[in-house]
Amino acid sequence: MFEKSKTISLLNKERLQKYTPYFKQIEVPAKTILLEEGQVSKRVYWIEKGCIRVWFNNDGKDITYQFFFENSTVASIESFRKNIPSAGNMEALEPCTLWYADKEDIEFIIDEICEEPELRKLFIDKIFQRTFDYMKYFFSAIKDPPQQRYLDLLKENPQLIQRVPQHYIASYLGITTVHLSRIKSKLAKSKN
Amino acid sequence: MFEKSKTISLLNKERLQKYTPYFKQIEVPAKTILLEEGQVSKRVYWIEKGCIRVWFNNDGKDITYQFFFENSTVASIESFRKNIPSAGNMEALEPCTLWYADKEDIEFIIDEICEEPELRKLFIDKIFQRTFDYMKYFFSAIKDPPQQRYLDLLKENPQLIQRVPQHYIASYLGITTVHLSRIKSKLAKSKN
DNA sequence: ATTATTTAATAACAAATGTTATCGTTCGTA
DNA sequence: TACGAACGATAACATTTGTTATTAAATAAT
Repeated sequence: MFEKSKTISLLNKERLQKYTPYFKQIEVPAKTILLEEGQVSKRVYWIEKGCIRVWFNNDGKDITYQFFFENSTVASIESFRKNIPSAGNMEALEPCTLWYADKEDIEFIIDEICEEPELRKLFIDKIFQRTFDYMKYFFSAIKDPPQQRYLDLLKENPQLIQRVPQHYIASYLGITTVHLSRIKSKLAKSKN
Repeated sequence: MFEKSKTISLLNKERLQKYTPYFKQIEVPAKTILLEEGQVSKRVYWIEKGCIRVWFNNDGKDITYQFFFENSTVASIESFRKNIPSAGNMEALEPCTLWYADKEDIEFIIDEICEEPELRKLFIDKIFQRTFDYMKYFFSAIKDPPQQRYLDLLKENPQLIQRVPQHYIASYLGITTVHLSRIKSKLAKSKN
């Protein structure tokens, strides 16, 4: 649903400069809801500073399914691409400096990129890579115990613990805060 | 890694006829390994008849991550796209009638499709849809208890139980055969 | 047909994880 | 500064899930 997209990194300097005018900068305080469940996503955000969490409601319980930090692009891509209500919410966990572009502009940029075989290949590769990433997450969820998944998460995002409240991490791992706390204390003990 | 691909469904009749010569038919007995961990995937298969399982080895334990039945296309796409050794195995669970095309041909076909904006859009949509599907699997794995995931799986593939040994289903759900057996008997009881 | 192999169910016990409650601590805000 | 809310650790107990072993049924191979 929400998705890290590195479209920008595909482009060379000139091309980047050509597209930057489409992006507008905004600053939002912590806890700002950037997109709410049910709304249709009309923007793609790029994080200059701060941290965003995406999550959906499952019978009253938060399920976090991704965290985003500096230099990532985030959007509710299923909603964005298919013009359907977003299943998830998008929330600033910290005060953020963001850049966003509107749907029409993004679509125009993508169309233009796809006209050039070279860039198109890179773009398609990126989409595939996205699929591979989620396959990996899925495999990990069915094969690795929570402790392993916690360690992997930390490896991917070392800053996670300092910046993200623990109950969000727990909901991402699919476990309770109590269990996560147990894992942490167990790990702390085994280190000493 | 392995992936259902509905590329074929994008094409109209003429186009389909143009591409069919690239596909060759083969028949394989049950338990045939079509691709082994470590090999680089060079083919895309389409299942006319039979059933295929894709899985990888995790410390001596099978982890099944997808089942494919009639009318689906299956390949180890990460290996295929990136020319890297496949992390997974691909195995016929039943005697199968398959059609396959080789990497060079598939790539040629995709390139040709991508030259036409109309078809390209459909192709890109399909890749995105793949991502959305795996996101869904990932969400389900972290939010739904095994019993729910079992019921969902049955709904998606009603023929699953009759055709696939239970320990493969269990490994797909990330649980033991004992636990799956308990779930089944519990469901059977609650129905009566 | 007979035998060996695979598959499925079940029981008994062990380990992992969830639930609820309590208690400090931290943090944002009045 | 003070207050309430959010956060994190921990304990006690309940539930879920895994492990190992046994048995019976189904399937494949000879």
